[in-house]
Amino acid sequence: MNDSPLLPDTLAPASPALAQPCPIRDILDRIGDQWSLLVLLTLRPGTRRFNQLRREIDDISKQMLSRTLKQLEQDGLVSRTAYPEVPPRVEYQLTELGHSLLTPVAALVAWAERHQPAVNAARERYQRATER
Amino acid sequence: MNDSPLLPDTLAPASPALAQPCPIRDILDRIGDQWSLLVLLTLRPGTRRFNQLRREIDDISKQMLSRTLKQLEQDGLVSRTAYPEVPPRVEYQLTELGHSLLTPVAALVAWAERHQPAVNAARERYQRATER
DNA sequence: GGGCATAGGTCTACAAACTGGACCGTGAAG
DNA sequence: CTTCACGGTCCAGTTTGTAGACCTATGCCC
Repeated sequence: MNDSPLLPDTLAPASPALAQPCPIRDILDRIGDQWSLLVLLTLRPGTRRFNQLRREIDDISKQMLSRTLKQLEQDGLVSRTAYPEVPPRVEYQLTELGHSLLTPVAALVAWAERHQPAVNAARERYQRATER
Repeated sequence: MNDSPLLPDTLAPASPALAQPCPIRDILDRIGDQWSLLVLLTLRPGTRRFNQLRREIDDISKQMLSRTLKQLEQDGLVSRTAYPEVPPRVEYQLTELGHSLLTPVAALVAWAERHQPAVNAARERYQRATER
């Protein structure tokens, strides 16, 4: 399937780096799910409770927050502590691993802040170009 | 199709901490959509054609690839060049902005590679803990 | 005692997003 | 003449996410 007689691709063939059983893919799938990064960033300042997170992120549904936290806990990025009190209290905080992830994530956030004007300009340019 | 130029995007109303006028949210929503990062990484070695990308990423649907590329182009991260030949040829490549984004992304990928064992260990630990 | 609030979820309909395959037009290969 | 390939788009069906009701168990107020 991959060898086409006419295909003039003088470029490098498929890179094996991003194939299926690839750790990058695996981790990227986790942190690239829209909410995970946001939850991690929200936990950066310190311990948070469930509804506190929900209020801070604001447009995440209970179910997604619950699911996201479960995954993050599963991946060892967040720790969960439930106190068997009667109005239940559950606290989430970053593990050391979670903190270590925030270093590259912070770089990403810095990029976002820095290049936001460029992105916005590109968007406007694109819109003007496609309008006519 | 009918696109009104005044159509507001689908961002939700007010949110406290990582609120709306927050570029982090905005950019994170783009790069956190599972495919964008993967496409950018695949374009890193050089120019790629549409189906070439599709083959390299392999489990992305045509529609999502098309949509993702359109967004990336819109955000000024990728440039698109269509040659009016008869078997149509369209080439995509990273812009300078796109390349600049890959720096922090590379840091993230490095983290993923480095900490993959820790994450896997955490997953196994979690599974054993919840199984009983 | 009865009613309500509170915290952390889960469950359930419903809506939005994504998928895989058909399809398009044109030219070249078999 | 049929088949294939290019870069998409369109449609139907499946998966994923949402909002909101509901649950448990206690303490507070009246």
